[in-house]
Order: sequence, then structure tokens, then C-alpha cells
Amino acid sequence: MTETALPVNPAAANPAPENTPSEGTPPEGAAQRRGRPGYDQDGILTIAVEAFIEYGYDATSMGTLADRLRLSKSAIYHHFASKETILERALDQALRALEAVLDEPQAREGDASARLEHVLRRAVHVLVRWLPNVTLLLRVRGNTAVERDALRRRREFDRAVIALLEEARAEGAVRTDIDARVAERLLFGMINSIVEWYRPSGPDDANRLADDVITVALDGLRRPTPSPPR
Amino acid sequence: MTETALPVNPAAANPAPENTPSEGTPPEGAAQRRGRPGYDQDGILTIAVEAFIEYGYDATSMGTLADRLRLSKSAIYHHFASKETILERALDQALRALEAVLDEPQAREGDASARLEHVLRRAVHVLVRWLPNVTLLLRVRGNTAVERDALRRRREFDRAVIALLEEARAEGAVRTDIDARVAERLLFGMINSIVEWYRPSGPDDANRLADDVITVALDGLRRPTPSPPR
DNA sequence: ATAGAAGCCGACCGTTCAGTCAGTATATAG
DNA sequence: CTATATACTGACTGAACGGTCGGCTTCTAT
Repeated sequence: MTETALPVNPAAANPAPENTPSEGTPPEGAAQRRGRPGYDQDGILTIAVEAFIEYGYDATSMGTLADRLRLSKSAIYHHFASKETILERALDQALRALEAVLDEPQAREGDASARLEHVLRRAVHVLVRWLPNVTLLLRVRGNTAVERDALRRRREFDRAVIALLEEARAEGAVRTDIDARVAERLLFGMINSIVEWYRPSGPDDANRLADDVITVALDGLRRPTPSPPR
Repeated sequence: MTETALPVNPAAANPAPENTPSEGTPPEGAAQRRGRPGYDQDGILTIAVEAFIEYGYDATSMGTLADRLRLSKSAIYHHFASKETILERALDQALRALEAVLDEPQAREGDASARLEHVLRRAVHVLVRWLPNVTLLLRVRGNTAVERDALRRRREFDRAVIALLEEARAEGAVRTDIDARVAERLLFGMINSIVEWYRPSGPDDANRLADDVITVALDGLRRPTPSPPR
């Protein structure tokens, strides 16, 4: 709380922006709300996640967060029980979206190699759609129970991808001279790094990006040989 | 400083461990020191970096750091002017080692593709050798001047690799259907992810790891076609 | 008109934080 | 022994932290 927030115009401009329900959030909540207008949980969440990313979760005080929201510090506690609860919700959004990918029919039916490619491609899209939340997720270190639970869910996702890789390997679609666990780490090292640099500009950006990721992951950077591997 | 440190046996067991000078540190400093024995800067640094990684830099208080060192909090200030100075030194070690790779003769002479491969391979080795410091470097977000300077040096390193990629592309050794900057990000996304999971066990581990990284980066995960691309 | 619901504020509390300071302890060199 | 260099301690400070509390404001529904 460095500079006193202007007492005029509390929020009212940017609270609850979009809330586009497309990849994990329940689509409900369109009806007119009852009481005094202002932030709801999702509105707070969006801005909080941005702040957590910019300064880091620990380094973001509830005071500076309140400044960003143009609210008093105590008002935040009307919406969330604690700072950690905000983090919990933010991580859950990202994890739900990732976990949902594994439940999609194209991730459960067909050749393992096709399922693998689908999961990788959709993971890129989830990263782009939930960029701030996934960014936050990838920075969690496991110091609290909330963080440890998020790490656990991440590990389970990784395990599913490793299993997929091993299936694709048994199918003969994937090289066997690299350990599946190492391959998975390198794969998602590449994919997850997207949050560090990618900023969307066009509507087809994510598709192009996913194509590039799949290309490098499966065929590598080397110039294709005369007999095209694909 | 949660629990009072035992007044007995102050340090004396683990201060200044090894200090193996092989990849960036000047080899001097073997002679007997003068005054009261105990930690020197490097000894503090090693343990501090470990703590910063475990809890995160912001979440690591000077109190808990002192507990780890079996020292009083104020003793740390005998060696370092501030918490941020510790971070600065730790980041500098990592960056110096990385920057030194670009100055090696194999990174400056010969085909661009060979130079590129050399830089990638050596980058993996630097990551392994300076694992804690590089881990810390990759978590820096740029909130202070020290952090911003570290990010600047990282960007310069990335720029050099992008230039190398563009040279290799002009040579015809690297595919041209992916933007060089995107390719570099994905490459180092993969390489940098190593700090998240790799823990050394054998002496040849790093070589094997570097081989795997080069393989995936250049040839991809797909099973090699009958006409071997390599 | 009024009741209920939702959102918000300012003052405040106990704790923890990075950093300071004056003094003490233990080593080597002469 | 003395001088000097290095390492360390414990008590402390002001600021910032997450969180609480009682009361207030602004909306919809009836």
C-alpha cells in the first residue's frame, strides 16, 4: 500500500472482465446479481493472478493487491478467506483445464501416437487459454499444503503422458533410445516454457505455435532429409 | 529464527564445502586464512542458494537462512551487505559460466551447425555443474535492479544462440519452416527444464543427458526412418 | 417503503521481516 | 606477549506483513 488509492471511482471499470467460459469454468452466472455491484470472486481472481505473476506470489502483499484492485485490503477478505485461498483457486483452474484434456475422446481412443499428439497439441492450447494460471502453477514450489497438492496433480498428469509415450513406443511410433520419463520431461519442458515468452497476438497464433511444438518434438530442428520423415 | 540454535559446535563441520573450481570460479584461494575460522563468502553462498531454491528467494528469511548456517542472523551481514547481494553473487556465478561457453573456441570456429551443437551440449553441462545457481537464475522475475540485470544478461545469451541458429539455417543445416526465435525458445525451454527434475547420480550422467537433449532437439522423438537422418 | 443481499472501508492487532550496533571470540604473524 | 585480521553474538528497531472487526454503502426483490 504505497500510495493512497484515489477515493473516487472504486473499481466499476474493469471488474470481472470477460470470464469467457470455454475451457474449465462452468458457464453459469449470467443472470443479474443482487446486491451492490463490484467485484465477484472471479474478478478478484483474474487481477490477483496477474499480480502474483508479475511480483511472485510471496512478494505480492495483500496491500499491493488491494491497490491494484482499487479496493481496501479488508475488502478482499470479503471474497476470499485468505491469500492462500486465492492461490488455491487459481491453481485449480489451471489443473482442471489440463486434466480435462486427458478425458477428451481423442485422448482416449485410437493409436497411442495419435493420442499423444492430440494431448501435446491440446496442452499447448490450454497453456495459451489459461496462460496466467498455468504460469502460476509452474512456479509453485510446494512449501504449503495447497502447493503440494497442486504439485501432486501435476505429477499425475505427467504420469499419464509418460504412459502414453510408452504405449506409442510399444507401437513403434516413437524412438526407444531415450528413456520415456526423460523424453516426457524434455517435451513438457519445451511446452511449459511457452508461458515464459509467448504473448498472443492473432487468433490463429495458438494453432501455429502448437504446430511448431509438435514439429520440433517429433521431427527435430534438423533440416528434413530428401526422404521426408513425415 | 524459529528454534534457538544450539550454542555448541558453531558450523565447523560443513562450512566452505569443496569449492571445486572447474567452471567459472577463479582457482585461487587455497592458502591458509588468517583470523578465526568459519564461513567465508562462498561457504555462505552455497547454503544460501540451496535455501533460496527450496523456499523461494522471497520466502527465505534471513532468520531461517541463519538457522541453516547454524549462525546468528547478524553474522550473515559480516559476509554480505544485504540479502540481495547474496542473490547477486549467486546469479553472477551462473551467468559467468553460461557466458563463458560462448567464448570457447568450438563455439567460435567452424560450421554454424557444429558450433550450435557445441553450445547446446556445453549449456547442458553448465546447467548440471551449476545446477542450484542456474535454477535460481531461471526463477528471477525482474522486480529489482539486480534481477533485471540478470535478465538482461540472459537475453544477451539468448540473442547469441538465435544468431547461431540463423547461421545454421543459412548453411542449410536447420529447417526453415520455424522462426529462429521460436526455435531458440523451445530449445532452451527444453534445456532449462533440466533444473526442475535432473539430479545427478553417476559421473557420466551429464554426458548422457546432453546426448538425449541433442537427439530430441535435432531429430525429434519420432522413430528414425529406414534412411537414417543422422 | 423496507428487508435482505452483496460489497466495501478504516482502524487496528500480533507477528515477522531485513537490517543495525556495540561488543566478543578465535585465529595467525611478529 | 601484542597486533591484527577474521568470524561471530544478542539485543534491538522501524517497517511491512496477513488478517480481524464493527459499521457503512449500494443494489434488487417484494
